[in-house]
Amino acid sequence: MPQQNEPGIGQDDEGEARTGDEVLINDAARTGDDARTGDERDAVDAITAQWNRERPDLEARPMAVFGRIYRLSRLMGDRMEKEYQRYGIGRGEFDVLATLRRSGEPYTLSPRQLSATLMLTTGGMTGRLDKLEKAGLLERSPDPGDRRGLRVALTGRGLDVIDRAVGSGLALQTVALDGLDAEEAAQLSALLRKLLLATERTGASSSGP
Amino acid sequence: MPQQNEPGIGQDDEGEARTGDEVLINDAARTGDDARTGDERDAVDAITAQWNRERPDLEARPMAVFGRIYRLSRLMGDRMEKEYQRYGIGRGEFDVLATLRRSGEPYTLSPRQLSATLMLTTGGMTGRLDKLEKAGLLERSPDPGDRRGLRVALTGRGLDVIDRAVGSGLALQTVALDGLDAEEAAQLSALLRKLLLATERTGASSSGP
DNA sequence: GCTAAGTAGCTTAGCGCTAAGCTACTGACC
DNA sequence: GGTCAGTAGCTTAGCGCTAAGCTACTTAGC
Repeated sequence: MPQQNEPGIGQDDEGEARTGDEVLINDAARTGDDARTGDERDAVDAITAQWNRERPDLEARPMAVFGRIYRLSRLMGDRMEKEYQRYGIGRGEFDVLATLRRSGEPYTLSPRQLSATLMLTTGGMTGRLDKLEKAGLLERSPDPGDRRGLRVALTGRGLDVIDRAVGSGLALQTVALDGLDAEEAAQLSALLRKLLLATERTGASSSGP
Repeated sequence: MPQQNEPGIGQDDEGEARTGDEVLINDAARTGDDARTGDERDAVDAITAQWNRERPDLEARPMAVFGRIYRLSRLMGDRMEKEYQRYGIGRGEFDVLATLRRSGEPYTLSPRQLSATLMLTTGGMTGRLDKLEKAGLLERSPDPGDRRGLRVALTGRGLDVIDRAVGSGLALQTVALDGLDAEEAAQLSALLRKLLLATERTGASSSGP
């Protein structure tokens, strides 16, 4: 279905590959820093337990945080991709339509604004616009003020599709988040915001050319 | 550099596309549920503010959680990809080596175990193994017990590369997570575990032909 | 005015993935 | 012991992306 690839911690699923892991794995739930709110172990606990056994010199706690972030991103991403297919669009196309929709009337932006917002190269943008235009969900017209540029606008059908799609995508997220109570969800949102800001900051002072 | 695509909330960066958004955006920090720990707004706050203006009928809070998860995943993923390139491998190859490494001595698994663990099709796995074998980081040998199967083992160079790469990848994560104090990090880890388990659970009772 | 640098959008080559189909082999059933 | 569904790994076609290069146009400097 989708097409991904990803970093950090591997994916795990069924049985771990070797014999006698379970003991060590149960150790690790106690070793970890976060044996508090949750009483159930997840796949990431198993992975950090393996790392603790093989490389006890490493402090593996950050891996647990980013490993879960990665897995949640991929899990929900795949799930939403499948949902959007009911409207005949993929995740990439959804993002284009959603950006136009939330920009407000007259639901018009330039390809340049879209590719910058979606962190996409112009080549990738051209492809998405081609597909959406062929599907009749948006229209390209010349920018009257700049003959190099275009303006991309949602059609009536495009507006209809995105308004329904965004609702059912949000529903999926809402169901998943129902596993947390209101206070936990608010706490999680705030902690993620803080981590996001901190992560963006540390990246700025990084490598080179 | 990398090659991605993603769901849900779009990416934002510089200026929002329309005039007079700033007012509404500042509203939204108060409107949100999570104006508590963090005192600074992030890009996701701006996006949910736009949605609140355009579609006040939608409860956009879950979008803030999963939007941040998506952005963090992509941000750190890209950053780690760049780091791994210093060792001559990409994220996909890293994951293969890391899975072998943390399985413990003799650092040997079958392609089937690897592709299941990494949630990859066999075709994708073949490609990764080809590249790693050509680079001399692993070896394929026939499985003595099953003539259909192979066994994939880390070479000495492969063990060396992954042991250094995993350290510097972890260092990047550690730096990013330093934006949170120890208690916040533990809380975040626990909440993410709970959300991951809940999300996996809701997916099970979903669609399907 | 003219030129040079910058910008908008499109095109092409290459990459890594999925999905689907292939051969080779295994193991359970009669 | 012959059959036949199941499994392992590889191959191919197709997709969406990036990176790099293109033309057309705009804007700043002289």
